[in-house]
Amino acid sequence: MSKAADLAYERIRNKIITGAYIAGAHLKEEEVAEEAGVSRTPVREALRRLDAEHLVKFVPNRGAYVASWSTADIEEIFILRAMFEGHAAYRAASRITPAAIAELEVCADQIDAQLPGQTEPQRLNILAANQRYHAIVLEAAHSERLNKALSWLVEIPIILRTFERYTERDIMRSNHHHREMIDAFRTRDARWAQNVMDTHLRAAFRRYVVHGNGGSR
Amino acid sequence: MSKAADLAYERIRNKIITGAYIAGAHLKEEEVAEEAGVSRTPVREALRRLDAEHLVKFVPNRGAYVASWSTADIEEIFILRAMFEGHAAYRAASRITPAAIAELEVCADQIDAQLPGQTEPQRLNILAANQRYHAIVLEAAHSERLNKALSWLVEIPIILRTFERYTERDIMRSNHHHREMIDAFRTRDARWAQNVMDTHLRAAFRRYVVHGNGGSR
DNA sequence: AAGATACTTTTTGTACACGAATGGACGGCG
DNA sequence: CGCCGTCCATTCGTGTACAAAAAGTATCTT
Repeated sequence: MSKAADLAYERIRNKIITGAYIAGAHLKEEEVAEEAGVSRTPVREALRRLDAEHLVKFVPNRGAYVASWSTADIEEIFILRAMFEGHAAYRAASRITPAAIAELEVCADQIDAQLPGQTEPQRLNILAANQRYHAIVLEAAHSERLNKALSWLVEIPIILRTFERYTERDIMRSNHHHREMIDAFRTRDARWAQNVMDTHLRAAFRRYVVHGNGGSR
Repeated sequence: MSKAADLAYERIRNKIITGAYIAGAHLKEEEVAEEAGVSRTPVREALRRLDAEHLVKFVPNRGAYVASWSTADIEEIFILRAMFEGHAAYRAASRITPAAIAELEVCADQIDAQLPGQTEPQRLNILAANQRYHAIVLEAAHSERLNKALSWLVEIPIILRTFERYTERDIMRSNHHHREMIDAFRTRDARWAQNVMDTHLRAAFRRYVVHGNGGSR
């Protein structure tokens, strides 16, 4: 791909996801360009892409602002994500390879292995393994369309931070879902896989909501 | 919005949807810029947006090509669209205003009124009324997210051309769905509305498939 | 004659500069 | 003292020029 535009894209995206750019902040093209070490042109392109992914919001003659979400937005996002990833699991059931299933199992094992301690690096490992798990399922669904559609539902700061609220028990249940889904894949039961995924995400949503929202917007 | 970029966007989009730019064609920035009467910069932006909507496809150092779809793609698109618009109908059921319902009824009436003749302008009127109907439902769902998500599922040349295969009987059934959905909205039965919409789109998909595909890709 | 290589051409990618629009501040007027 | 209009600064929007990358072509070599 093109060098500068992708560089800018990655940098901005990271800063948004990690929270270095806070929600609602005004991303001035020149400023961002300097930080990324490129000119305004590729920055504009990157911002446009992020706009398409809903990570930033454009106001006509005033530029880009990093997106913020209301509680209603979050609910909508979770529902859509459950629909999409449920569908992805459905498709994956008939397409996933034994190798990919083995990888899923590795992820589940890693999560269990990191469970007892609850130190910060352990939690990061769990988060990473979880994301890998979902990425593998999505990959196995074999639909570029689903992939792109989900990219702007999954990588949202607030959702990523949902994990912070997970207790050890929540993680155990979550990983139980992971393993059940693997069984569904093994038996090629698409509907089973879909329902487990839906349950999985609905549980995540409730964990988010029950604590009250982060108070955004 | 910005003038030139949106102009370019609209023009290119129209040419793709109407078929003036055929699938797989290489959209050279300079060429397109001249046709739209603007410079390359806004054209680039427009192409990027169309890429996000899957109407064109980017190859790294070779520019934009208008997208083409395999039969499997089309099936996937219809399924996703049924999911999305079904969800839109579900949300709309609890949010739609009496005024919007009245508008839906107008659309349905117009379709019936244009039915007998089957001349070309009549069919175009029916197509327009149908699109308006779906737009109203989407609008009533009150989710910017759904709106954007559907934009790259609905306005696809091949899908638009599905209508060309509709017989008078197909149109009657389609409009029957429309009216049933209105009843569902009136009674605020979200699940009913969702199911009717799903049925509606599934029928459309079968009409598309039963004729064999257009042979693209 | 066929293949490979270097060159030319075409097209994209990036930088920069100028013009346009918007928001905020200052000052005048009621 | 408060409100409204004008001016100014900042930032986006667009056009243009230049650099880099790839495809196509012609020539040279084997």
